[in-house]
Amino acid sequence: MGPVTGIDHNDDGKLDKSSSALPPRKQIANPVVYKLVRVEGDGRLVPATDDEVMEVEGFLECDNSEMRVVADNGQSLECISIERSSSGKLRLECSKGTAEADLGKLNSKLQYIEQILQKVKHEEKLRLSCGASQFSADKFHVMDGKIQSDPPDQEIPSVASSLNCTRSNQSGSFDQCSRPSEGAVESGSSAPAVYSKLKRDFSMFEGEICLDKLSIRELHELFKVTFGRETTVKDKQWLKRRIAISLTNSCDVSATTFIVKDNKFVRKCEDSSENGNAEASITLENMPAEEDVNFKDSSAAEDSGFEDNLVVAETRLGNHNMEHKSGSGDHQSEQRAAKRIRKPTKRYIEELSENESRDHHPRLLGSNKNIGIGYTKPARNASSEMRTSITRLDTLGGCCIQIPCVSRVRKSYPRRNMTSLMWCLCTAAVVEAGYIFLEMEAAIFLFQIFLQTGMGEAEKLANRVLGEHGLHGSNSDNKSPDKVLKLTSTPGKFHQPSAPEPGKEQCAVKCTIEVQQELKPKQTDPSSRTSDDDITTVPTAKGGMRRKHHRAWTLVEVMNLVEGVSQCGAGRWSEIKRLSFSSYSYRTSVDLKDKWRNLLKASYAPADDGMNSRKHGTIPIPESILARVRELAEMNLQVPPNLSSSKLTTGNVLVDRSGLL
DNA sequence: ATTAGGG
DNA sequence: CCCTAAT
Repeated sequence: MGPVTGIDHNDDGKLDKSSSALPPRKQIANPVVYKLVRVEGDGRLVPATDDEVMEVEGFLECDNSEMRVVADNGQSLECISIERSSSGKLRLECSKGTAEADLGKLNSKLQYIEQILQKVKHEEKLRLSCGASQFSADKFHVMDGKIQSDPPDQEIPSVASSLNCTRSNQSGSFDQCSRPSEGAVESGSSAPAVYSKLKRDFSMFEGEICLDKLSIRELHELFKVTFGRETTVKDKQWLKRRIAISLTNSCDVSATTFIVKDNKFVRKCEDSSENGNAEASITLENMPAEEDVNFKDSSAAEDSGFEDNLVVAETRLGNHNMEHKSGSGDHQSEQRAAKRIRKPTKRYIEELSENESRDHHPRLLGSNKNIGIGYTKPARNASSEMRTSITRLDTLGGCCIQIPCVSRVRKSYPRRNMTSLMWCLCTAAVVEAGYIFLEMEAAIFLFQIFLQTGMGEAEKLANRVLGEHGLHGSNSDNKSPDKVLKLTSTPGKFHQPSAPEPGKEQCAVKCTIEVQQELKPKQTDPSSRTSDDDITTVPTAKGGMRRKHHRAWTLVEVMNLVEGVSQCGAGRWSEIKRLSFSSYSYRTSVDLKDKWRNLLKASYAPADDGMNSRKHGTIPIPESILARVRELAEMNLQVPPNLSSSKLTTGNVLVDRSGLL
């Protein structure tokens, strides 16, 4: 955890460079003091080591030249700490400020924000129709304009005072704020006034600190400056939060959420809420590398793709509306805002996606569509009470592959590129309780291979993946219970009814090859485990127990079936089940029979073109498989399943052909 | 208990 | 997939 650094150096002491390098704008009564500290995981601040100081030093230097943000800040603030969290983000905190510094700080901040806004603007242009993007843009310009109007120095002091706070700890309590100077915030409309207000905004931005000390009126001023409109809200808390958040958001360059947040920056915040405000911490990603920041931002935005776009659009509309409302809207948001407590940034995305999945949010499906894979509605596992996991049944190559909903993951990496495909493939499949969980990309990848090279390759690939885990269905003759899956795709959780519900399924399938701690216990023996629980049974009127939801057939399952038939011959379902489906307890011999029947039907049905969509929404069964099915069927005809003979004959010939296993 | 078929 | 009749 590397709570790495907090910067805290003395102007005269360690880092004179940054401070001296920049010409003092004004005479500073109080020397600027920097202190480098390390922020521990628990939030404690510990004096930084020399190394860390050095490191930061470089950072600041860089900043000075490239991005004045940090540097300027540093200068302007008496105490500024930059902590780098484990995530690698830098957090800017300011404790004390001096009058003179403010100007510089403001400007730099502004520039920074400006860049971001421009970036956003640009991106928006690309994606949204012209009209939409104007808002933020306008907003920005306004702000910019204000900033530009060079403010008289006089105002500064007041600001400085407002900034004059000390942050006691990371938790964010800034108790010792000095009272902002009275006149500081003039409601006056004069340029100076505006400027001061603006400044104040940013000071807040630095660390929502001093807001507490501001009067409601002052807060209103800030609000006005920040949002470009008046507010009638009297709730101090709310005002403070609003302001702080807007500023904060404007500065958060971190993830895909940025755009949205930015939009809210001024608007969404107002209206509602849900979002972005979550992260209140000011996180600046690697300030020094301005380019990087931008780049990342943009890429992230693009990656976010579909869903995010929608969000943006929505936000937009909402904003417009809000803009014209005044009081009522604010009050509403006020209420909501009051309840809301900033959520940790890191969790933001997760929560979002969580909600999406919970709500069966359409967008989720939309994203799937983008991938061009047939899908079925997200299906909830039978015993929903027991487990919250949601599974998406995707049909692949005519066979269904159960894929855990991975909305979360989706947001974290580019939708489709070979890298990710491969990556996912690595992380891919896990057979759990007879189920195969494939990451979407992995599935696609397999399928593509399937289409291109036919069964063989895909099969091999799949088998290899499965085989590595000793989970292959056909040889399922029973892997030792301790077979530990190495590729994790957090599978177990999804279809493990019996398994202790982990709470929420972690979709993040990283290519991490790690031992499955979680799986171990549960998956000891698939067959045994699944036998009872996985089959969600439901009492029927008659009193019998009847299976509930269908279990989509996996590509692998189908392959196994075919293989089994080729070996044992059609009709010997129990035998086949024993050989090839021992691990799939939920597939009964009858199921196998039924499936085979279906396969046959499919194989004889209108000779479909390669990309037939037998059933819209589902991906056709690969011709290679169908062909094989046909073949087997014919063989069966020729050699009526007289247990004795058919077995051998069919088996040998066909096996070779498939080249499976 | 398994199969074959219809629904 | 379920249900059942037929083995």
